[in-house]
Amino acid sequence: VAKSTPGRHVSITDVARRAGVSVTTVSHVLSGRRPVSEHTRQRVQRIITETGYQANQVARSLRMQRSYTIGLIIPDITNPFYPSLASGMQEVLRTGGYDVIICNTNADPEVERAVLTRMVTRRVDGVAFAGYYNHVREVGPAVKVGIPVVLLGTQVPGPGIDVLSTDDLAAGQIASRYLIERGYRRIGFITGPAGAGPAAERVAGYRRALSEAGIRFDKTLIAREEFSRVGGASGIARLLDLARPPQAVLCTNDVVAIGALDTVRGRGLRVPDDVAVMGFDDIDAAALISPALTTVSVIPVQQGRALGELLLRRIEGPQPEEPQRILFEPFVVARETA
Amino acid sequence: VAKSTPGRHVSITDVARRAGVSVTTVSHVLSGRRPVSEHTRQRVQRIITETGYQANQVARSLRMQRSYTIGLIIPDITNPFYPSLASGMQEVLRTGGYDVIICNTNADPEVERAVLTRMVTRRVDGVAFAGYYNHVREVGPAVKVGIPVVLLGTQVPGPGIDVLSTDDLAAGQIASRYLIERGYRRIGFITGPAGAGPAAERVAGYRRALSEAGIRFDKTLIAREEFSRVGGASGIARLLDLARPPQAVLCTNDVVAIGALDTVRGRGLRVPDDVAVMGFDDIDAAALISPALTTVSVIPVQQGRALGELLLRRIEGPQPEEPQRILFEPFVVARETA
DNA sequence: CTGAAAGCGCTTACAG
DNA sequence: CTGAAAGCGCTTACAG
Repeated sequence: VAKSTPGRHVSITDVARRAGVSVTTVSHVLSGRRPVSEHTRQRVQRIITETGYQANQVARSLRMQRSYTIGLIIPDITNPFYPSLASGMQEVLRTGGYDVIICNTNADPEVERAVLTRMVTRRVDGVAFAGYYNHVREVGPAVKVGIPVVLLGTQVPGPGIDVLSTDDLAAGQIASRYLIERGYRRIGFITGPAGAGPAAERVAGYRRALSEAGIRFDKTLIAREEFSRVGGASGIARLLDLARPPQAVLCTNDVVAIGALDTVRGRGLRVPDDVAVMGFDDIDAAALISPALTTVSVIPVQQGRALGELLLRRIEGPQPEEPQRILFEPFVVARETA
Repeated sequence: VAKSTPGRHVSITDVARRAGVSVTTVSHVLSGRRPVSEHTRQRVQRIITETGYQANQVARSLRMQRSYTIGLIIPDITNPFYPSLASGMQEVLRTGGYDVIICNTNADPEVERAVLTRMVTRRVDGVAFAGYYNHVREVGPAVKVGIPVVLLGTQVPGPGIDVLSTDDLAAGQIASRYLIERGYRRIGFITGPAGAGPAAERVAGYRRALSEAGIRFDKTLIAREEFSRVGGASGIARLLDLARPPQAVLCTNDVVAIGALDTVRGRGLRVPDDVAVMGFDDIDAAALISPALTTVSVIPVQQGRALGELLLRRIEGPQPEEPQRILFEPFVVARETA
């Protein structure tokens, strides 16, 4: 067995020469796309293992016009949702021979743009893009050259653009229904400052559940706050100070809910007896705090798998297909706070 | 402005033809490596923007024998340490033109091996590898062909292998010192089942701090448990049931500490007055639980940056250089439980 | 200031 | 059953 000097990759030509055959033949024993006589096959195989030959994927990509690479562009890899998504994605993509390049943008449109064009430069075979807003425009350069793209967290697909997101309206609705079923009728909602996006959808779902149950919507029960722990703390304070305070409050996400629990605890109130609290997202901490937070969850790994499958179909499946729209149904994780 | 049909990438040849120059010239206006007359430069530039030409990175990689890609191989992307690490890494690598391919192995040696050879197949310019054990061997295929590799969470470098990890012994030591400074002398430690690895290092640091302070090591104060919440819960139960229970207990990680707090709360004890509790890692939940967990932290983003810089030096710097060993000093994050 | 040509390492029609 | 050759899209000595 020859020891190769570091830094030197052995090429298919090296193998061919040592085996006394053409590179064509070596290529075919590798791919199995053409029958090769048993004798030469074994001979080539032996040389391959002797030399430790590993086909150069870069060359292969250039020739085959396929990089076997997917770009995943996300605002914040530190938000646990995305790593879970990525892991689901990889799980299915890896079996197809694809690897994924993850790019963090910090939700900076500048970076988003730069990273996107970089991905087309790398000739990725598909991209999943979670932008901060203005999705469709940002993704133009990829669409234009025919790279399949799926937009994350958006609901309206377009030409060359699939869409995958969690059904936030449904999330607000099932959370509210859960509370209503448990006898709460006066339910507050701590939401964010903006009038659009997931938070607004959740509020819409809440209103829908209310009207289903014949409960009148009372806008004094809506508190608009920052998406943060202190936002939650001050939001619930305002709600509890109302002449007729709510018996339960929905918080636009788990961190806000944890903030709400801070003031509840500070006031010596019991949860859920004096006031029930519920969040959205099911972050790790939701299960770890005490009392454990009741919340609504999606399964990001599952979304990742669906994402991977969609991409695979787009890349390898028969074209063209209608733009897809995948919506994920959330569900309640019942714990101790509601 | 011509609209290209989807799926068709424009190549440097297209640009050259339309500009009436050679591909050589186009290449040089792109790279700036050779002066080009202002006139033709502008002309070429115009065609480039008109056509939206983006150089094919795959072809460039093949020619330049550099993929501008780094492989990051980790056991669990869902463990928040790694995303933070990755983001620090990317931050520095991106400026050098490198992207990173993240591969999840689920700590499966089979997958680790497969993924590693896949990375060499892709001709990554460097790899960072966090294996479950048996590091050096697993990484052989990359070292053999001269790809710079840095092993994560290991302390001994080798030929062609750099090493980067947090100083777990120091972690145990500073945590213990912190407790000792606050007057605790009878300190317990809930550790894992194994006698090696980070957990064992932390215990070693604890013993060192004890002896520095002239406190005798008492092995009844060491509880061996699973690395889990229930492990923490039962570990502290045993410790508290001792004839002379500890006044403070160190837990091998934050989740174990949270488990310990479960039983402390269950017994109606006050923290830290009746018993202080301290963890390691500073997971998100540490700050979110109540009382907030005192723990020891490293800054993973910072490790990621150092990792990126090391890799960059290895790839682009003057070779060869001694195998590097980078150790990160942890620090106490003082909160409410100790 | 510019271009023709070689070559990076593969795959795959084409030919025998 | 096998091989010579073209070509994927670049960069870069070499030459003028």
